[in-house]
Amino acid sequence: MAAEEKGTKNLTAITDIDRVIHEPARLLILSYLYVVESADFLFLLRQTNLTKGNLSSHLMKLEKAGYVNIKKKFVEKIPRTLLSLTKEGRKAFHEYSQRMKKIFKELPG
Amino acid sequence: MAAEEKGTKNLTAITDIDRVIHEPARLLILSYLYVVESADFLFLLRQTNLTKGNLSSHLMKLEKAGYVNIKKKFVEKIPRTLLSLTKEGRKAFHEYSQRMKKIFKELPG
DNA sequence: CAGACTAGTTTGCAATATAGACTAGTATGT
DNA sequence: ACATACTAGTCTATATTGCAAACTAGTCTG
Repeated sequence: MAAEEKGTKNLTAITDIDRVIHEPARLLILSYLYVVESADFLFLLRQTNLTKGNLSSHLMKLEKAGYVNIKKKFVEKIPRTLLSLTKEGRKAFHEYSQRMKKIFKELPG
Repeated sequence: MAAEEKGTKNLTAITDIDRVIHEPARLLILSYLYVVESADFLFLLRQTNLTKGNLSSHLMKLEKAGYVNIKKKFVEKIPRTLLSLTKEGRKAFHEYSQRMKKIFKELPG
């Protein structure tokens, strides 16, 4: 390896960061979904402190990316939206996590 | 600690992520500056593969945040822009790095 | 049946990121 | 001498986001 690449060989990985996951609000959402397997809209709303509109649009973006399943059902006449990670979403999150770990591990900070 | 907080105690840290540094393009720029101490515009341009306009605006944002020093000088009649981390920038980057490490270390991904 | 609450979506706005056009000058080829 | 190409950026325009307030639709309660 060339001398000028020392300590920077991992930096190219930064370019390939998954932007869908990288956004803090979505990283937060995904972190919860990764842990609890399934959650409803209001649970996420309370945990994340996002506004409803904001949470809604982030979830739609995650759904569009194929990372999250949005299932709507009724529980005693009250609508409930259930969120869960898709297989893809779980994989993408794991990969993102690995990538970030690697980036910061190799950085001299 | 309450049971429902298991595995999620670190997630609040996500909310406080420094957005200036978090943006991949700037993370990349800062990573280089962190390693090499000082670099000129064209070096960063080549290393990062950003366009000139894009690099310029990111640098301005970093300068505005107080993270980067922009010094312009002439080298044999040719203008050269030298970039370096400020003390603050170095500290912020280090803190960001630590925070991210912690987040991903405690995440079950 | 009026008011308040649940559960979200739609809309509008402000900030960002990105690329392309533009400026200003230098070196090189003919 | 003049044009072409290169260095070194900045400025401007646009497209995409992230975010919050307003709105929809229906349910519960006094």
